[in-house]
Amino acid sequence: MERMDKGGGGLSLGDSAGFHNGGGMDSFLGGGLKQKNSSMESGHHFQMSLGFHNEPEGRENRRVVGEMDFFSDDRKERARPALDHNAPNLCIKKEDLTINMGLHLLTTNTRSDQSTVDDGLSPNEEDKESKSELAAMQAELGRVNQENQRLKGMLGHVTNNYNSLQMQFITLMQERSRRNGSPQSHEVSGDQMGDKRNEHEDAMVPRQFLDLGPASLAEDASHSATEGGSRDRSTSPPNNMEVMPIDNSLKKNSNGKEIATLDCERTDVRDIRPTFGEVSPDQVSQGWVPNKAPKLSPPKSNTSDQQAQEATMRKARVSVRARSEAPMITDGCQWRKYGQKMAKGNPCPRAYYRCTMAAGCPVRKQVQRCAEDRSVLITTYEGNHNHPLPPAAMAMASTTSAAANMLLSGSMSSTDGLMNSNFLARTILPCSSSMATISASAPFPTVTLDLTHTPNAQFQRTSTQFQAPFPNGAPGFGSTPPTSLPQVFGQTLFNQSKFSGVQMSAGDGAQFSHPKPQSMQPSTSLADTVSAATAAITADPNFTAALAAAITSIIGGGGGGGGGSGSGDAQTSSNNINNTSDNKTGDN
DNA sequence: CGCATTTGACCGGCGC
DNA sequence: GCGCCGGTCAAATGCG
Repeated sequence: MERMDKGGGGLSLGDSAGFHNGGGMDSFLGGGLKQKNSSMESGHHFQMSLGFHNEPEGRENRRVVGEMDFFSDDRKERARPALDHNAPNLCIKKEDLTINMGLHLLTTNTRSDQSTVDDGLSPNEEDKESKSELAAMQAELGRVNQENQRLKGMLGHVTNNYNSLQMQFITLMQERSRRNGSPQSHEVSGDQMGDKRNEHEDAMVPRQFLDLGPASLAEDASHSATEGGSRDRSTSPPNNMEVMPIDNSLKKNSNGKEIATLDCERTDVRDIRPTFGEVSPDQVSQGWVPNKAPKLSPPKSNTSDQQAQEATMRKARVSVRARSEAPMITDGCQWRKYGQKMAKGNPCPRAYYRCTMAAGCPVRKQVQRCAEDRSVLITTYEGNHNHPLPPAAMAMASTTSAAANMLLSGSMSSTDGLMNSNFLARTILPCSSSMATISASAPFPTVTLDLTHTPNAQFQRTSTQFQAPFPNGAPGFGSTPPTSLPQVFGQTLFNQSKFSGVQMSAGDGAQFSHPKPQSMQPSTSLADTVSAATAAITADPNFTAALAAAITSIIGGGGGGGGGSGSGDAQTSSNNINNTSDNKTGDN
């Protein structure tokens, strides 16, 4: 099996303006309550590290939008500055909202410097005294613990409220924008996008609507095509690289299907054990389903529009671009070729495969070489596996599933779907410097993971491409996606985390869109489990940080644990596109 | 012989 | 309505 060359590259998820998570999310997961000073110095400082603010001293999050200081009820002392290093901070950073909660639980009655109190008591009395003190301190400790529990609850509340408000706000903006007669707010200058990056903290939401447009970085047209190779595109406006905008504009393939790409940082991938998985609830439940995605008809009403959207979403696809000399990337699954055709605009034939690991598995994939660069293999996955996956397949499946989830969740509301998707893209790869473009448009929203680019490639731009700014945070975005954004977000990263080295507890399967439980076996061979692509992705520190933050987020919200990877490794069929005759021009 | 691949035919969506 | 195109089917073929 070939492997992605030195995971050195991996996905560089870009600027890490987002999550501040030095790495420890355990504090959050484990309740986040740490007694920093057990010796009972003057004032007990219980450190509660929640969420994303978990980094080395001196690197405080300076974008504090809101602060809250919580103090012990029975000791309402003066508020201590939230950023006081001596006072543990509870900092939730979500997109543009940062809440610093200085947790300063004072214990003036239980100071440890009691030694200074010499009241001349006899040894026995002192002993008694100390015992009573001890008891008092223990009682105090118990109270403090309770209070911390309360605080945690409050924090959760605040977070929920924040998300809720954000959703409402978004909805409001959405309506307003429609009223103004500019439903398609995709066309925005790259400059706007750039500004957004810097200001999204203050008005992120509104901008999500207004700034979504083509902009910024786009990726090289030659790399943008995910299928067929046809890429008609117009030019894209100048962009601001620092923004990592999502390319909202969609390219259309020869089939008229809009496709966007998610361009991750490059890496020479020889063998990816990728993927699959996308979200197609229906397909999964129904087994193999012919690819006849309902076309979106002009929305006549919100409801009909939504229905159409929902139908559309089931056809989300995840495309992986990787350099590979092999005829087909090794993704850990078994495939059977059921067709091959010449696609317009690409001299290389496109092969169609379907998963044969289980009867009725609806997953299909298309393999085709990039017209511009034959060394690039484009593999597009569609559908969800309805069976347990081997470890080797889990990695990619997780990634693609997450990507699909992201995409689908964001494509909920018609015209806004795209916007949402972009937002989601940013969300999913918050700190990504890698190219990540998605398309949520009907009928086949597609997310493309481009593992062929060098970081600089991101600067290349294409017409309608529009990259995601990947702002820091995890958003509580949520219009009407099936799954709330946070969920999706967390889900994605969470899933990805499974192969990023982030330790998670088992049970992540449920997080997947995979309808059926994925009986994941404990990982026995990491090498087999981790796909090259995933490795590349997760190798990036920024990504890891974002991942950690996301995981923290989702877990905080009750997310499940991550499943390990199993053993077994399916082999892909020995299909060789190159061997197959190109004759199949069929109807072409 | 069984299974996987090949490949021409067929189907449906879309644009003109 | 027609042609184009992507996607799928299924008979024919190849291989172990």
